[in-house]
Amino acid sequence: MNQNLTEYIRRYISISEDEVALFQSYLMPKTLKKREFLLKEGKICKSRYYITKGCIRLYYIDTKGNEQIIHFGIDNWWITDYESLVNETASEVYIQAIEKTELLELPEKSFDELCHKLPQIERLFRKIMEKTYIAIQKRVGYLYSLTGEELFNTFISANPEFAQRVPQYMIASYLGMSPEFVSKIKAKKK
Amino acid sequence: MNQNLTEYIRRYISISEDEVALFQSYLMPKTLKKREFLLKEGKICKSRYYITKGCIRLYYIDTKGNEQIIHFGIDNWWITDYESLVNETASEVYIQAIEKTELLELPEKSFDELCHKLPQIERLFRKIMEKTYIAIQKRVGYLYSLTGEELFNTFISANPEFAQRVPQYMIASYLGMSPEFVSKIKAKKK
DNA sequence: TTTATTTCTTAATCTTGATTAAGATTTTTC
DNA sequence: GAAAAATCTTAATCAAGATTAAGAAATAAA
Repeated sequence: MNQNLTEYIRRYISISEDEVALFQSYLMPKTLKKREFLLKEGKICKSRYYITKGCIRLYYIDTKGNEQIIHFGIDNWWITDYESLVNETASEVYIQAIEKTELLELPEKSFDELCHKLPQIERLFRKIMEKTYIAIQKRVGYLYSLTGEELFNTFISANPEFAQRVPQYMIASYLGMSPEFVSKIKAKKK
Repeated sequence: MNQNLTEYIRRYISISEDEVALFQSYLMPKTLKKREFLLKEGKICKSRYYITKGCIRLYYIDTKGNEQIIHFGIDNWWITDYESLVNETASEVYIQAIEKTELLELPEKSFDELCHKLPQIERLFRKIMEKTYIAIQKRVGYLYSLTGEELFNTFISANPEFAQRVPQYMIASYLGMSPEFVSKIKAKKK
């Protein structure tokens, strides 16, 4: 686990062993059972979470009462509700484990402290945020220019492991289409 | 101009007059005529740009040959192609002035230097990135749960100045709908 | 101030993908 | 291993919004 995290960090910034150790001392391990919640609507999100192993979904309930998945998180991703965390407002989303998941929790207070002690950590998170933004911008591009069928096939080729780990109706929700339509696409492919 | 920028920065971080002056010394003023390009497909993006006054669009040409607007930039927004900037790869997008626009250019080399001298600048950009991410995530939520008509009306109420400054067919593109459909929505409202 | 270019509108037709509903299958839980 | 819960499939009907095409209006340029 430690080794994974160190490697992950060093993809973004240069940092000494001691500094990684300091960073780690702020992280609190946490385990979620399948279907357990990390955050529920109405609560204020106070931490960032690094997924060491498992799978998470972030979703909200739309005006029609449907669960709308905004995104997934898997191994080596950070997940949090930035809106609630940054503005310190009640969250509008749910964060829930899709399978048994192991996390490292970084409370926002610790994060702020850490950034003052180690400016590289601020750099790390700035860079992660840029990558995350690039990913979501790319997704918006796809949403606009691909048909539902192209969207689904592109997603599955790019993330083959998801088809195994995540129920189909959740992938449908993430891609903004009905589960019945996904069934139709799959039937067509045979 | 200076005053604006100082105020803008102080919304995110605490910083002294001298430090703001140092930051400003790295910024290069630039003016774009209407329809002039800041970046074209194939070029590598090397700077971040702060819009002091004007209006910009970032778009790409999709597989069907249509211009797809990813987002707009107006007064007091940073704009750049993060994908090209961060990965140092050829850009897939165009950044173009919709009206006469004044910018401050921050070359990425200067930015890196600056972040080492003033860690608060790294914090500033980390926080801006988080806000930008919150905005785009919210937009994805809207894209999924609103109908085209709701999407258009929500956008116009939230950004009334855009209806004045930006041609309707560009708003249609930004919202992922045809210009004809926007005409239909408007006709209905009367 | 006339011409050229951009932008917007209307209307008919067509397509993608939603909705509804019912049953089948798979996975969990007791 | 039986019952309950979660997930997936199929098919018929329907609606939102795209496409096509043509003309009108507004802006910009000469």
